[in-house]
Amino acid sequence: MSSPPKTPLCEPQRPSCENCGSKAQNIICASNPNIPLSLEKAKIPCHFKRDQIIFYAENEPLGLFFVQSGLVKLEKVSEDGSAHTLRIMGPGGILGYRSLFANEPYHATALAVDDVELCFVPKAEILSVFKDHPEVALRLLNHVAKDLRQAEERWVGQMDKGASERIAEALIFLQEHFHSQSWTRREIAEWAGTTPETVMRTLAQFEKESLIGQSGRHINILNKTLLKERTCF
Amino acid sequence: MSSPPKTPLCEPQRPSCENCGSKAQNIICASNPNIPLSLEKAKIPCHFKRDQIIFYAENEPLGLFFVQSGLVKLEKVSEDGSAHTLRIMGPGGILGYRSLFANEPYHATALAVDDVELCFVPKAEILSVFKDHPEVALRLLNHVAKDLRQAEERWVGQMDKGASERIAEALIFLQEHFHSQSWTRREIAEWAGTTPETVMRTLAQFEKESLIGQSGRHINILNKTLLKERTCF
DNA sequence: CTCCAAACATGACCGCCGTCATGTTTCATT
DNA sequence: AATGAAACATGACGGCGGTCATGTTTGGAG
Repeated sequence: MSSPPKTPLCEPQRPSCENCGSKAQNIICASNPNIPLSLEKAKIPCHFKRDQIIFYAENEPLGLFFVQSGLVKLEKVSEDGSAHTLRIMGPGGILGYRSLFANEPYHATALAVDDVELCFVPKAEILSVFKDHPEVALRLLNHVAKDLRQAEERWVGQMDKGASERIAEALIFLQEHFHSQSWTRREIAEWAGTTPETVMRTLAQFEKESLIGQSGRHINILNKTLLKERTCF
Repeated sequence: MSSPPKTPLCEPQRPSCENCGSKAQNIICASNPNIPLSLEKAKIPCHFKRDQIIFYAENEPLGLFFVQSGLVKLEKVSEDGSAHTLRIMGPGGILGYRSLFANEPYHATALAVDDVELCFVPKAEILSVFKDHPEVALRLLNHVAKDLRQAEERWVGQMDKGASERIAEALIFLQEHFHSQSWTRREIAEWAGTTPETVMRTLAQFEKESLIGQSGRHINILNKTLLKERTCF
């Protein structure tokens, strides 16, 4: 029973993404060269700064977001207030598809990790793409099926592994996939399913073992192989 | 690095499911009345007894299973040996779709909860259905997107809630959805993400509070409302 | 009915890690 | 450079629940 949130609408900017397919090809546009053309006129560019909300959990999806630049994370806060990062999308990624295709309200909140440029495409346009290009549905089915595996694997991983192992995996994952971003202790904790305090203690331990180096707030992975093999104590 | 498992093949029985669509309509056959006819000749009926393996994690999917009767569960055992029940399918459900559509090996093991009748349809037949009936892909996309929400919700639920709350939810879920089955303490634990011992202690506590009744091995929910509101201590 | 393995049940122990409290460092802003 | 808030860091404490050990009950097979 949370208070009804207000959807922050994309304020339309100058339509500056006429050739957006060229910078970061997303899964839908990549399916058929005609699709980018048909979506072109329907696209609404919008951008968000760090920590701004793109959509709130519980609201109805009105369309699909295409990530042009920056990082977006989907997070779910449980009843006791702790936040969990479910997925992170970068350039070329899409956002809001699960709810749209399940025909359900959003079940998580999307927010900008850093400065983000998106393009919003209304639901009706997406559905017309399905009509004209049936193969798109199969590509998306493939994509969501992979999401489901990742979710189930992280789920059982977080249930059984110790905190230090989860943190080691988080460090490696975030560095390999989203290297550009500098992550806070809290963000690492929300990805690894633990608390900032435990992250810090574990980082100190990893540094003592020369697995990582910490210079100020920056974390440097020194021995990825050993870090990967690190099992929980 | 587990030893390479051997796929138990469906031993073909007499083809006794000519009108299987009538008993439990699955999501694919329900999409279009012509589909059951086209799948009819490709179907291979097979059945399994309690605890028999339908497929093993790591193996490649060769097609899709349609559940005719009985219950099937998907379980994933983590490195430390503990098992987690990811999903349960009953009559009308389908099995093996995530891996097939993601084009990945199975990441979990499927086994019969009780005696189960299935129909196996080879991958090629399924793909030809997609060609003839593009709307099927959208239905499946909808289905997998809902699976993804359920996985992510159980995931964060199991991370943050106390054991007793998770067990209360497990009791309600298993009773509401799969009422016929009598679940063991271990099965409840594997659904709730805990151990049989904790399940038993918690059940004893619930009984003391008159939320449930235990007669022998059978569990009777006496006050579902109170049980649902039960939060972790 | 007899038997036996599996499931059920309960108690003791204890370690991981979440919580709280307190202090320090970093860094953006002016 | 001064300032203040947010992030970083560290210690103490304690409880939830996992693990192990031991004993009891159940229910199916012969």
